[in-house]
Amino acid sequence: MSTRVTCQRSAIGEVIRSAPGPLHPREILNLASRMVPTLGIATVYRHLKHLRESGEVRAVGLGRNDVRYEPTDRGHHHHFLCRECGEAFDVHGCAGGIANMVPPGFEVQEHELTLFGRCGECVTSERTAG
Amino acid sequence: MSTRVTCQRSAIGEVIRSAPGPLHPREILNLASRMVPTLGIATVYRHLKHLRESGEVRAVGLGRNDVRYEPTDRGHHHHFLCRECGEAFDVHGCAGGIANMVPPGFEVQEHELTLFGRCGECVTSERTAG
DNA sequence: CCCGTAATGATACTTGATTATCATTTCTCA
DNA sequence: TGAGAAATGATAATCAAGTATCATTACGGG
Repeated sequence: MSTRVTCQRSAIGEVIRSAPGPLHPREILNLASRMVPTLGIATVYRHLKHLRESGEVRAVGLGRNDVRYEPTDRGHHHHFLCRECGEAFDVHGCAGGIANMVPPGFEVQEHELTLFGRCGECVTSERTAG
Repeated sequence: MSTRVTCQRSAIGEVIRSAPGPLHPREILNLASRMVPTLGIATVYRHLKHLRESGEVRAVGLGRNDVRYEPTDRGHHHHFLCRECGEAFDVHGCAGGIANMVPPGFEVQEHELTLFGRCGECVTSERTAG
């Protein structure tokens, strides 16, 4: 058998599934460590690799040098990246009029939209007003 | 004087300015090497650093693990990344309705849109029909 | 045209992300 | 329950991007 059910595996899956947006490997480690304190980063990468190969998870790049992982079953959506706390959130809905942005002859297959700003929590704890 | 006009400097600037979209350091090296065959990658990075610090050039990230450099004076635009040849192109025009994609309480400062597909040249040299 | 200094290029180094290794642990099924 | 194999965790290895070093080259003012 090649896929045993271990607590590490289920913790990592659970963390990715319940996140409000794509996660860094480090974030996955931190969150899953609450359930499995001995969890190591190698195991996180191992499962990420399996999950990607099985098509359950995919990598997305927000900004430069920023690779995060998300479940593939969330349908078409985009991302919001909070510049204050660094957390990423899925956003739904999609900007229109994309097809006519490209030069004639180009073929558009997909698009990725990332919004940058401050998330609700960071806006609320308004440090500029403190 | 801290900024001599060398042929390397002008070649690098020229290459970045005349590109149809943001370039990798490697691409900059390759293109500028046509004008200055002895050019080294260290010089490319040195000038990229200066150009970023002086605000003439900025880094953009398209997809995962992909950092490219573009002039800052091109106004608001987005990017198209050809999956076949790997070249990036600026696209003008901008998708609307972005503000109401985010949850209430979030503050949007900027957005980046990347289109993926095949560029005109790759579509024309249609290898699927060959 | 010459000199001093900034720029250059080769390369070693650093850094961070990811992967491989390997001894140990722990599922699973008999 | 016990054996065997897969999974784990610590850490070494790898890899690529970018930076620092340093001897050499080449602008450009005099």
